[in-house]
Amino acid sequence: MPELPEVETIANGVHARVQGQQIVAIWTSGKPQTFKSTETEIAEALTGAIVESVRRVGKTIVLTAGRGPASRNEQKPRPGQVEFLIHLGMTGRLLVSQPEVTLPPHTHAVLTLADGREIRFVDPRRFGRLSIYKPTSGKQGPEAPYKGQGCEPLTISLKEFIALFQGRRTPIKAALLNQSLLQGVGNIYADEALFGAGIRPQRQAGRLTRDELVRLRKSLQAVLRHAIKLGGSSVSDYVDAEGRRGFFQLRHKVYGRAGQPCTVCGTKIRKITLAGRGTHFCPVCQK
DNA sequence: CGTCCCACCTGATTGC
DNA sequence: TGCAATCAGGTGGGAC
Repeated sequence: MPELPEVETIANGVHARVQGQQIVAIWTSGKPQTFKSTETEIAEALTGAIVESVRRVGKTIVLTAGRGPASRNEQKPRPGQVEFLIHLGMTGRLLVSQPEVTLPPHTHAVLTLADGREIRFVDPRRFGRLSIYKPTSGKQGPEAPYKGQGCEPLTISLKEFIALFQGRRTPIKAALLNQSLLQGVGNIYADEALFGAGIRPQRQAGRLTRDELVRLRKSLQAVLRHAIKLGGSSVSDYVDAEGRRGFFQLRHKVYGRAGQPCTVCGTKIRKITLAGRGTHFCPVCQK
């Protein structure tokens, strides 16, 4: 479901609402594949800890929790500090709710906070994953599971961006979706970015000109920033931490608009399958 | 290693 | 109306 702008919106929303709160209790559903760490490990790591921050890395939400006073150097992990990693998959939600609000179906984890509110992880399709990472565990500690992956699309330099696609024979759309190249770009924003840059999704990534890659990076960053500003895209049931829908779906130029006129030239938007995903483009504006 | 394709799930929508 | 087929914002593993 959620791509970079939706995950960013949720992480920021949860951060603003729960930072500094102590987690006093945890409940989990027991649906095995939802949990990459054992439920016992999750409960032990988080019970009694204080939420220090909630942020986005790629499409993963990283909730950092600690015991004792916050460190002066925020960069360095302290002993006892843990990271709760939440990947929302296609249909995952992370909600901050009052306890009296009815628990939605398909709730798989509930973190009860000291003031009574609850952080709830809800995921009908169960493609989402929850895990614990301990930055200080082991001698060196393994690299965090969300690191060593692709670059952040919002901060990548032009030089790095161009280098990503060198020599790749795969279609540019598939390359944009590849999380080991760029993390956070999903199906909606790949299509929208390619439309903005005037590039057909089928084009071989390695054969794009420097000029086209300049436009693509610009277009991708503009689309992501705009979407974050509007709280993400609510295509079916996406909502933020407070249950509010986003508004960027109203600005989609191609995604979900098959058969409708292109906003620039009026040609019918076409839909094909590429890299196993529904892919939308304007056959005239995109070369 | 790069790339392709399917499996993993439930629910909403489409089509017969 | 009813039921089956199709599709959905993502990823990870196996095959080639």
